[in-house]
Amino acid sequence: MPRPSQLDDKRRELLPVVAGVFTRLGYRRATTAELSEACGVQENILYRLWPDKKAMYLAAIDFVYEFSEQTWLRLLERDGGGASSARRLLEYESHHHGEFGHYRILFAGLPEIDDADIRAALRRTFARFHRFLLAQMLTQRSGGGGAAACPAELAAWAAIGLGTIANISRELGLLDDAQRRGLIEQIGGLLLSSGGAGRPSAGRGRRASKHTLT
Amino acid sequence: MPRPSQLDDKRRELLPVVAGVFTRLGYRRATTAELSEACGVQENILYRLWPDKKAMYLAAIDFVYEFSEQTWLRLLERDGGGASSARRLLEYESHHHGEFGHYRILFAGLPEIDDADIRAALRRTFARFHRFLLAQMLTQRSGGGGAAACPAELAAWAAIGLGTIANISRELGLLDDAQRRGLIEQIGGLLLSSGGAGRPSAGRGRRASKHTLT
DNA sequence: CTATAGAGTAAGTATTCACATACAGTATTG
DNA sequence: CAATACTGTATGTGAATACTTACTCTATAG
Repeated sequence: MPRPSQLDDKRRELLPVVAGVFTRLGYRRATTAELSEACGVQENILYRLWPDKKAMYLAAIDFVYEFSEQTWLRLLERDGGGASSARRLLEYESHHHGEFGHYRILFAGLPEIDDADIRAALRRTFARFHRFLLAQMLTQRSGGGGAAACPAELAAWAAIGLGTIANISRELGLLDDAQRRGLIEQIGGLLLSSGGAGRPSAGRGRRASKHTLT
Repeated sequence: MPRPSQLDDKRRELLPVVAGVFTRLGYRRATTAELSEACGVQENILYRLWPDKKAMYLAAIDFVYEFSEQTWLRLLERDGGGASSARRLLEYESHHHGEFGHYRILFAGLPEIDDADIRAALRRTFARFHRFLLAQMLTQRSGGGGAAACPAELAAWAAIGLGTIANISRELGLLDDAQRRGLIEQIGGLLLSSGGAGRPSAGRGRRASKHTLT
């Protein structure tokens, strides 16, 4: 028999490089020539690892979440000095949110959203972020007694929106580092204390749902 | 003298059509052939109205804000039954946010953000949205007495983030209409009562700024 | 050693697309 | 009317680029 396949290893090795190019150039402007050059291989090699450019991009999308999750899990493994996981994540993100720019990979997918594969990959990625954040917010709840109130799920979505606008404002130079930090800290704290905790969300939620129809 | 130029009229007439194509296809995939066909003219005509495809896109970006602003101003001109402008906008948006899909034009610009012109246009657009929302949130303040507290500006950014994630969740089918409505109502209400009003933001803001460094 | 198939190199290609050119029609002013 | 510049049509083109093909080299199994 001939030598065993090293395709899986090679994929793992090159994926961060590929993701880096998509981060820098987006989906359309990342040419296969650029991708292969950054990887230090010929284009052909990339086509043996992935069937086409779209597959490379789909792999990069998954990479975005997995990279974030790894970072967060590593953070939570460390000693937290008593603060809740959600608070520690918030603290961390207020200083490091978006520092690798991987969110650009997701931004690049939004204009391609009518492609079923890209849509599915983005959907999965946002859903995973939501699931992770929601879990963190729920563990911060007082006892864990009360049934899963609707607001926590919404607060988790709002937190993703907060991160998104923080990234956009970074890209556009609309907020500097300190302002972005304040944005994440203050609004993030607001979301945590309203959506995560059972206590204050009752009165506050009642007032906010003045217009609720359902 | 020959006939007077109708270029301005033509631009105004075709801009919504052009914006519609960019809404549907984004920046890269909107070909000049598609644009001209949608406008019912030859490509050449578009090149007499705008110097290149990018200029057409830049015009579409400005169109996004101006269209929204017109809609909102028309809404606020109507009788509001005593509710504050901010509340009425929130009510309206909870039902109609993103219904024209124009936000896709902005999404399409994010991967092109290293182009100085596109970046400037996006920056201007987001800044205009922020200015408008902030003004609405500030008019809702109790007397108008207290100095412009920092949280109101942040709350306005968070509101834009809320709208952004609402649009993303719409695109990805992550939230249905009712869920998106709840998201905008509840989190929007939270932002209004925290960032806009002087009263509750004091205690709440103090608590949220536990991590504030500056 | 040698046969096999994976790993790597170097071209080519078909297509798409932004933009250009060349030309015909028409409305307005003196 | 007649001259002018605007309005419109048809076709061309050169560059970019995703993907292919043909080929060589190399490591492993028997």
